Amino acid sequence: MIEFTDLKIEEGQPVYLQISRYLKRQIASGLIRDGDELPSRRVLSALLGINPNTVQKAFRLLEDEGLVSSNMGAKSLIRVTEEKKNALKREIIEENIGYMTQSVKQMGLSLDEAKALLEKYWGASL
Amino acid sequence: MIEFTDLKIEEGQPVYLQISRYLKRQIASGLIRDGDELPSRRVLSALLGINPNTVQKAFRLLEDEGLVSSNMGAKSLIRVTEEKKNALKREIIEENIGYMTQSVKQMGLSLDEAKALLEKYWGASL
DNA sequence: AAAACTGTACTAATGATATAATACAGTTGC
DNA sequence: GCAACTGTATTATATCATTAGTACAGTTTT
Repeated sequence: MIEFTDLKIEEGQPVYLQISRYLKRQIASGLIRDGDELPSRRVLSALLGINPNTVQKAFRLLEDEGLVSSNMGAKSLIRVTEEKKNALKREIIEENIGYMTQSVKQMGLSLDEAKALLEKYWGASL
Repeated sequence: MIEFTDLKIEEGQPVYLQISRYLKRQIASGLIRDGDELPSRRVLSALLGINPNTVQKAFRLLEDEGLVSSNMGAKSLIRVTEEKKNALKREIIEENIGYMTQSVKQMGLSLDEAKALLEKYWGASL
């Protein structure tokens, strides 16, 4: 059963996207594997303090992308192959580093300064 | 007059926030300075292909943060001191590197791998 | 078999975002 | 002074995200 212990819902972006992105990252990093059981819509919504419909929307999104399979009455399951996992990983990394690089470069930082900052924040983040 | 040539409005996030974030980045990087004139609400909205009210919302947000001054009938102006500029810069960099670090770390990458990727994308981005 | 769980569907209400159209008051440029 | 531009305000409308409540069909557990 997937725990969702380290998912904190924040403001500023749709909650259903936060949930689906969280699961994608967990899948890409290998912390969640093929066949793993998801908590029910009701249970997860209670855990996160949100509406069951919002969880449903997140799960439905992942189902449409082939990462989750849902069956009437039974628990929903993670569905992921090695290829899908690697594709996800590449996608997420490019998204993050690409965006961050562009932004920091626009701030006028040099590559070395960016590396130094990366090192600094690497130690600070959990 | 500020040009907004390299601002491309995208989906997925509020347009008025994209505008205000763009201006904040330009201010933080020094490309926009104190006293610079903003285009009128009508002109900028036509340029970006959006509604004047949306531009007004973005400008109002910056006005509330003390970065823009608006006067009835006259052009709105950028208002920024050296301290505000440096605070903005720090804020933007921390936001980006912090978020990216957390995400890439969750992917299971090492610090050295992250640095190598940063270097790779540094050359690739414009 | 029955109770408790599961996924799914639907309606209704609210708030944020965005567009459209219009109006008015003040400034600028000729 | 006057036209053309500015900022500002208002009303109406549409869509999306989210919550709330309810209902039903299927599976699991006992």
